[in-house]
Amino acid sequence: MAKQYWLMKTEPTVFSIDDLMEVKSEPWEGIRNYQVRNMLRDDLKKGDLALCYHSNSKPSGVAGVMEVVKEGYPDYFAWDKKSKYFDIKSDPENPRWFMVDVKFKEKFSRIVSLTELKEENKLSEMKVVQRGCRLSIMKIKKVEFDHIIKLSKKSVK
DNA sequence: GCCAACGTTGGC
DNA sequence: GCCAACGTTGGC
Repeated sequence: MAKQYWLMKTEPTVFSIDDLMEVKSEPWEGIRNYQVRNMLRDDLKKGDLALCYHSNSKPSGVAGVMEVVKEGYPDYFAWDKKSKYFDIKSDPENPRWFMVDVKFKEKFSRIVSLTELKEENKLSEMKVVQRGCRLSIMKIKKVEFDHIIKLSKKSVK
């Protein structure tokens, strides 16, 4: 199957591209949204590439690239009473939440900010630039992915 | 820290 | 199954 491309949001105060660089790979835990859950469970495939997007940040924007190294499996943090992601309604027999593992690929030499993304006509269809989008993982097109990589290499004006 | 937008919950 | 209340997200 052809490689797919994603954009995954994270709050850098919780987990950033730098943290990922240090640990090399990491379970992408704590997703508690059904639409995103379905993508994690069914759509993200090993070898897919994902942009790491820093939200609630200064500035918010794309910080680097990650690769999916383990496909959807149950989010066991939901069964851990001590975890902030504990969910009493998730039953180990019939898990409600899923996650994938991602691996560090690349940290951009600069953040490609949301403002910048919005200025690009080619990226106007991407959900992340549309207002009120609260999906923390979204599928993007190869051309969009490539375009953002290109932007990241461009020096800032 | 504010607040708009959106998702989820729960009473009916 | 509707919808108001509430919680969360995330840009600013």
